[in-house]
Amino acid sequence: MPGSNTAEPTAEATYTISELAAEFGITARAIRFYEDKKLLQPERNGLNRIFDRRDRGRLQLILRGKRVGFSLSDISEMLDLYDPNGEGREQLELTLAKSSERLKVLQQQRRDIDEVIDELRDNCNQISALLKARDGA
Amino acid sequence: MPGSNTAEPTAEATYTISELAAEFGITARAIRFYEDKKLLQPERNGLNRIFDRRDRGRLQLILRGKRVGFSLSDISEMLDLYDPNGEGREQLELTLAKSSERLKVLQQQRRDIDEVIDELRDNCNQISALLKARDGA
DNA sequence: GTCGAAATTGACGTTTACGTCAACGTAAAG
DNA sequence: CTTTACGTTGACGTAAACGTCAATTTCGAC
Repeated sequence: MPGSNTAEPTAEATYTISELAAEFGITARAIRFYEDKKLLQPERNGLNRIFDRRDRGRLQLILRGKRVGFSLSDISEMLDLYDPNGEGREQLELTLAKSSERLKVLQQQRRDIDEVIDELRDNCNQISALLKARDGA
Repeated sequence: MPGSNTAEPTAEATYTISELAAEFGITARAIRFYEDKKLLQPERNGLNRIFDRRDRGRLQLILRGKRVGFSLSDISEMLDLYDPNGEGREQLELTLAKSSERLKVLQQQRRDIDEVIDELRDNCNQISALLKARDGA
């Protein structure tokens, strides 16, 4: 049980693969797949993977990215954007450029979603009206 | 050229497959694929497909659905929601139920997008700050 | 130590959403 | 009438994102 630690003061919270899988409602296979694709790089205890809070956070970001329709390679790029991987000035500027590209896509997506929501709502209202009209008849 | 009509008063605007493909920046193959999947049902002139405004509208909806990350079968369901296919009361209520399910998903997606946008913005600001700090040094 | 639950690494299968030929039809232009 | 451009139907290929075995390994419990 990697969640309960006995004899260490500020032991880093850690998780097994199936703990994370259960928490996020995905399979262990998926998590291993994300590691294959370098989206996660958990520690190892021998062969066994050990995930820490940072890994867990990245997993959250991955799943949120998926929910908004991004591919894993999209998500990989976005995760890189959050990292201080690039020290150099050019690296930072490139990251900034890529980020604003992403932002543009995201904002378009926001508009699209709003439109779809509006249309669906209108449709619901029309159907409701239709049903109410029938109640009267 | 199906767009230019010579001798008919209110001729329905029609489109060829490649016209639509060009307009929306997709391939004819994709459009045929959507037809295979019953997302579109254009008329035929012999073998040739003839698309009208309604088909064009559905195509727009399809592509918007894709941009927000929906699968074609998701989109198919949503298109059905917009249709007066179900006359019966039960059909209408079922459509209503499905619609509100979709709405829930869409609203979650909206929240997700907003969060991702916020995070990405924060990140941009931090990088900008970093760069400005370096300008001073 | 040993037994079962959980974890690991291949490796192949599957679904989605098209891409990419191949082989053919057809309508307008010269 | 031939060329040319566009359109058609198969049929096979492919990348992404895992699912699903199979064959070990490992680890806490007894």
